[in-house]
This record gives sequence, C-alpha cells and structure tokens, in this order.
Amino acid sequence: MVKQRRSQIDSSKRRQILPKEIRRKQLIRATMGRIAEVGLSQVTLSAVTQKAGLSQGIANLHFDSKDNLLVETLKFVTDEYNLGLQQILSGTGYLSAQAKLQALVQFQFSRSVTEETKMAVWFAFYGEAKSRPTYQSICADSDRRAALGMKTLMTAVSEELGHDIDTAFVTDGYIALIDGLWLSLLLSPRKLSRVKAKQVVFQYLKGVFPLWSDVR
Amino acid sequence: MVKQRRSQIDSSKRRQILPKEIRRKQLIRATMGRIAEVGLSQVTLSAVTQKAGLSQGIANLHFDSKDNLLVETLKFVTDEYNLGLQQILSGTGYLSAQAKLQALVQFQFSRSVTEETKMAVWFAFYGEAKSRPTYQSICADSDRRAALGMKTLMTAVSEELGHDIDTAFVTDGYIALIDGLWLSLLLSPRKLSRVKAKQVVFQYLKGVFPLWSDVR
Amino acid sequence: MVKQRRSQIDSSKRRQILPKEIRRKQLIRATMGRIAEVGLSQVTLSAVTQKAGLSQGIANLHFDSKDNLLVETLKFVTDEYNLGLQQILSGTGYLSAQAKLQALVQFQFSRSVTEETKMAVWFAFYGEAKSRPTYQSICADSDRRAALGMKTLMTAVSEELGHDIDTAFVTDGYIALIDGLWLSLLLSPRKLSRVKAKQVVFQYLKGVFPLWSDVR
Amino acid sequence: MVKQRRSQIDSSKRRQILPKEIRRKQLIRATMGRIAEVGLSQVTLSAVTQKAGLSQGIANLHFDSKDNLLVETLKFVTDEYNLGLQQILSGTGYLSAQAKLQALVQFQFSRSVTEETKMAVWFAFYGEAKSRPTYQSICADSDRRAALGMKTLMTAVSEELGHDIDTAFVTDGYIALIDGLWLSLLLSPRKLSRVKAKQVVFQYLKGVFPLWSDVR
DNA sequence: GATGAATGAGCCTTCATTCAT
DNA sequence: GATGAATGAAGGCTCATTCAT
Repeated sequence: MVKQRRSQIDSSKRRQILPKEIRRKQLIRATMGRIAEVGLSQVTLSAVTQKAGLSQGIANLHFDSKDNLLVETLKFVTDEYNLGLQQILSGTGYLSAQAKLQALVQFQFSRSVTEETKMAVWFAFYGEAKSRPTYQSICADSDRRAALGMKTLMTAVSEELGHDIDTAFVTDGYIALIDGLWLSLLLSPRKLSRVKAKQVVFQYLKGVFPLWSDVR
Repeated sequence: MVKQRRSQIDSSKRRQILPKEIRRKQLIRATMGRIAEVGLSQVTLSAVTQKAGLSQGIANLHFDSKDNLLVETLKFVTDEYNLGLQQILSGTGYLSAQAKLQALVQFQFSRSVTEETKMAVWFAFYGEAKSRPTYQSICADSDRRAALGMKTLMTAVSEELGHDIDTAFVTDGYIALIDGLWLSLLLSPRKLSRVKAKQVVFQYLKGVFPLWSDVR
Repeated sequence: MVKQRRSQIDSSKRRQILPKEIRRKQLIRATMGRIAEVGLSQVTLSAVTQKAGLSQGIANLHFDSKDNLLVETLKFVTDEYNLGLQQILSGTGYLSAQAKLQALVQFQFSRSVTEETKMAVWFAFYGEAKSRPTYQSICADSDRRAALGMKTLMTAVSEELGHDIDTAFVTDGYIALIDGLWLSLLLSPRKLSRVKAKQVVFQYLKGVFPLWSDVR
Repeated sequence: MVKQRRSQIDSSKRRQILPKEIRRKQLIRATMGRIAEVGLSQVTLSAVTQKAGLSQGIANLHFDSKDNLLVETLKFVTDEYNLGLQQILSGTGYLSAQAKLQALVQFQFSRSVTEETKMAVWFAFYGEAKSRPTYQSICADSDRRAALGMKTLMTAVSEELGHDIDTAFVTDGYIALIDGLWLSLLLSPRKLSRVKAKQVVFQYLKGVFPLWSDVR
C-alpha cells in the first residue's frame, strides 16, 4: 500500500490545479452575488455554495473558513480593479497624460467596473472595514496604490497644461468624487446615470484644470 | 441552593426604572458603539445590552426585534444629521447664501458629524442598504431631502454671484465629494484630516464658482 | 413608624378578602379562556392577565407561580363539576334512583357543563395529567369521588328495577361513555350534538337495564 | 486549548450517517417518549435529541421546526393506528362481521395500541387539538375515516344478526366508549385493566345486539 | 395591594465546520 | 477531491418572575 508520490512534472497534477482555481473563482463569484443580493451580514456558506451549484462543504475545503472566503472575495474585486487601473496608468502606448486621464474616467465608469454587483461588494466591505483589520488593510493597500498612480497622472496632466497646482489636493478631491459617485450609483442608480456621473467628473476636472480645453 | 443576598454596596446592579425614551437612546448608543467596534455583521444583542450595562432581554422589550433596533439606530443617526442640516439651510438669520454654504461645509466636517462612530454607522448601513429595502428607503429619503436643500442653496449662491451654472450638476458633485471625503475620513483618517477635507471642498467650490473670492 | 397591626375583627380586612377572591376568580376565568383559545402549552401569564384586564405581575401576586395558577384553575373546574354532581346524587328530594340518573345525564350534558371552554380545559389537563403528578392526583381524586357516587346510584337503579347486574361494570362503562362523548363534543361538535349525545347514553342505559321502560 | 483526540474505544460518540427515514423515526420515537414523560407542553428539542442520543441541531435538520416535528409525531401515531384498523376492517379473509368486530375490540385493546406512551401522545394532542387547527384536522381526518369503517362493520353485524338498529347511533356510542376507556386506561391503569376494558365493551355490544350469543 | 419595567434563564433556530462515505 | 449528514456553539427571542415605584 505504498502511496506513489506524484512527480512534479506529472501533467495530471497540473490539470488538477486548474480546476482548483476554477472552483475558487466559482465560489468567489457566488459570494459576490450573495453579497449583492442579501448583504454581507446575511451571507451564508450554504447559500453561496448552493448558488454555485456545489456542495455544502466545498467552501471550507477550498478556503478553509468563511472568513477567508470573504477576504479572498474582497481581494479578487480589489485586484481586478487595480489591474485595470494600472493598465491605464502605466499604459505603454504614446498617450498623453490628458488622454490617459480621459481613459481613466471612462474606465472608472465603465459598465464592467460599475456593475451593480461589484459596487455592492465594494461598499459592503467598506462598511465593515473600519472594524476588521484584514479588510481594512486590503482596502488601504489598494487605495494607496491607486492614489499613488492617480497622483502621478494628475501631476503629468498639470505639467502638460503648464498649471501650477497642488496635485495632492486635486487627487484627493478626484478620488473622493469618484467614490462618492459610485456610492450614488449604487444607492440611487435612477437618479444618477453613468453618463451623468462622468459629466460631473469632467466638470470637476474643468474647474481644476481651467486651461484644459477638450475635456470629454 | 443558597440564595445570595445582594450587598447593599453593590448599587451598580440595582434595578433601575427609567423612562422609555432614555432606555431607547441608551440602547441605540450602545448599538452605534458596537457597530463601530465590530461591524454591523458582528453586532449581537447580548454585546449591545452588555455595553449599555443592561440585561439581555431589554433590547427586545424596547425594540421588539434586533432588526428593528438596527433600523431605529439608522433612523436616529439620519434624523440627527438632517436636523443639523435643516437648521443651517433654513437658517432664519440674515446670512447670505455664500455664508450658509460655508457654514454647511463647516457643519459637514464638524467633529460632531464626522465622529468616528457615526461615520462607521453611516457606511455600515450604506454597505447593506442595496439589499435591505428598509435601510434603502431610510437612506434614500434622507438623501433626497438633503439633496433638495443643498440644491436650493447652490442655486442661491450661484444667483448671488451672478453665475449661470447647472446647479443640479454642481450639487451632485458636491454631495459625491462630501460622501467620498467622509469615506476617506473613515478609512484612512491619518491620511486625510478634517481640515484638509474642507480645503478639498473649498477647492471644488472655487472651481465651480470662479467669481467667489473669499472662499474659506 | 410603628406599623399598626390590624385587629382581626377589623371589618376593613374582611372587605379586602372579598376582592382577593374576586381577583383570583378573574384570573382563573381568563386562564380558562386562554387554554380554550390557544391550548395549555401556549398559555402565557401576560396573555392571561391582559385578558383579565389586569397588570402583568398580578398573577404571581395572587398565585405565587404560573404552575400554581394552572393547578388552581384545574381545581376550580373540577370542584364546580363535582359540586353539581353531588347535588344531584345526594339530592335530598324524594327522587327515585331512576329519576336521579335521568337528572344526572341531563346535568352532564347541560349547556353549563359541556360549555366549550370547560371541555377544552378539561381535556387540556387530561392530556398532561399522565406526566404531572399534581394534575394527576387532582383528576384522580375527582374521578374517584364521582365514580363512587355514580356506582351507588347505579346500584340503586338496579335495585329499583330488580336487576341483578355487576354495577361496577356498568359504572365503568357509563363513565367511559360520558368521557368519550365529551371528547367527541369537543373535537367535532358539528358531528355530535348534545341531544344526540344524551340519546346515545340512554341507548346504553336501555341496553344495561332492559327493564327500564321510560328511559328519557 | 488542547484539542482532545477522541479515543477509538469511545464509539458511542462517533458520528454516524443513517438514512433519512431512520433518523426521522428515531426522533419521532424520542418525541413520543418525552411527551409521555413530561407532557406536550414541556417537550423541548434538546431533551428529545438527547433522548435519541443525537445532537441538538438534528431535529431542525430533519423536521425544519419543532412544531413540524410534533405534527409528524401525531401523524405517525395516527397513521399507525389507522393502518391496523383498516387491516382488520377490510380484512380479506372470510371472517364474519361478528368475528371482525371481535378482532377489532382485541386490536383496540391490544398491548401495542394501548401502550402507555401512545395513549399519552394521543391524549396530549387531543388536549391541544381544539386550539390548533393542524392537530385538529389530523385528528378529525383520522376519526372520520375510522368512524366510517366502524359504522360499516356495525351495519354488517346488525345484518348478520337480523337486527334492526340505528347503526349510526351504535357506532357513536361504540367510539365514545373506546375513547373513554382509553382515557381511563391512561389515567388510572390500576383501576382499569385491558381485560376489564374489553369486558365493558362486550357488555355494551351485548346490550346493543341482544341476539349476539357468543360475544367474547 | 397594584403596576409594569427590568431581569435572566432557557428555548428554538441557524449555520460554520467536521468528517464518514 | 467531493459530498452532505451530523455536530454543537452561539444567537435572537420569550416569558415567568422580581421589585422599585
């Protein structure tokens, strides 16, 4: 009864890794769905696994604990957003800073980012972050990185336009505005459309960069 | 089975009878405290009542259910904020619209409004609002009233200054900015101070009302 | 601050005794009502006192405990029935045994005895009696006394008619029949009326006492 | 915080997985036991599950709620009884109606049917039936079916004997007698034995069917 | 005596987690 | 790895009882 240790090269193992990641993603998506549907405080593993069409015990199998599943869900949303963000900010194209900023706004109010489910997840975790160090640090990390990139961009824009502005300020305002608009989008989507939200942002940018003519 | 006779010195455990409203407020405050400490999803009645120094059953006695206690807590925070808001907006003094707007900003970033506990409660409920009709409607009601008042104020300011501005836009931006800054204040108070937050708001207003000279 | 000990003759004391009994009866009636309405297992003191139009704590004041109130309620019903029974059995009139038996049947299916509420209370306690020594002994006591009286009556009837019957048997059957008809009356009053129930009893008696001509 | 490793000898606590129906029956039996021991109003899930040697949560797992467990318990007792009843009434043998009636009496006072536990359960639910529609309808259904079958039998007996009797009457009386005797058996088993109870029934039948010679 | 706010033990129920299959 | 029955800790809630007024 000798258990044969699988060679690391064994391709069958690699095949099993993929399903594992798929299972995890399945569960994370189901978790997001439940958060959006019933709120973070009402999420139960049994509803999540059921939504994923899987068995009860599988969440603990892949994530060890419910708490960890939630953390991974937050990370997932956060990482996805940051990835998109970095692609724009550190875009290797020949885009001007102004063009990049325009692209940023488009991205931040794209259907994919402002998808109801994601917004719900986002703010669900924000709402608990204050009292949950783990959430807190994930959010803070993400925010810090994002803020840094945006500030660099703002500075570049300001330089392109020959402005002399406190870009730290502008960035803080910009970020707050985006967050606030997202919240509005989440809570009263009827009142505020994506288009209108973008216009509000552009109006802000016009105020900040008076010399920028072709905003939007 | 010896019944222990309570020492007369142990007055802390003496049963006290107080008016209903006081008890309710006591419990609401304790609830707010727990939300801030452990997050909405981790609030338990036993922790709330313990924090209030009362017995387990008293929460149900005065609020019928945990859910109702939470709703009343949200209402409490909401009402308090709206009261302050209306006092400023419909201030019966001879303040100019500009002065009122200044006062509004001061109020919105006053220590009382931006108190950590309140911010935590605020966003805790926002995070769940999407999936909880009751929270949703309370928040939406409050927001609508607030937005209305602010828009009126913005219009007045714009008229005082002779501006020709789409005040609906400005108001949406203003509100989003405030919300976003509050969120920042909650999540990374070290990065953003109250003072800085106000400066960000004033910067926004300067951009929106270029002719307004003495902002701040 | 010497508390004056009331003289036993003091008429004011006697006046207070009456109200006490009234309160007790009020509570017992309310208890019966609740038992009939929601079942013994669902009776709560707060519902009982509310039905009686009295304050929450009064039940414990007058009966010390809920359990005691229930016991007293059972005793009340039991005593009332036995009183009526004894009045008939030991009737000091010049009634023949046969006339007494007729009267007995009339009594046992009188509106007062078969009142829905009383039947409900009766069987509610029967249902629990097996496992509650206190109920058990009250019921058993009552039953024994009643059985004794009825047996005496049956014997008298049998003697009057010149029958040679095992009256113990007849009595057991009679009692069982009455109990069973009461149960029927309680559970399906639509199927079995009081009148029909009496006819069933008379039919039984006719079978037992063939020589008895004017039954009913 | 040392996790104690379960001894291999302690097999009594080993988690066992069994078919749903077996678990349900286990729990129903335990419920019946508790009803007989402490009365319907004092039954608690924790005592039931403990009696069954299972964990606290299992009752809700298999029955969703305590109330439902009780209903299913009532149904179980009821169904079992009715099954036995129908087997006798619609017996496919060549038994005469008189023989069937004899068998019926034997069955109704068999050890299995008059088992203390079952009688206790029976009357526990009867006691609450009046105020609990669900119990009421289960009992009523059962009673109706049983009554129908018995009436048919009585009619057959009466025809076999050439009697001209109102069998509806006889049946009502018969059923009431049985119920009453069961109650007696439950409350004072010392006073009334199964044998004696049957004699009482036969005495009744003799009275009703005078031409029936070999009763018992 | 009477009231009803307050207490707290005990219940039902939920649900994350475990584990035999 | 996967399943889902089983577990049991913990929570919300009820309600008999107490007691300050």
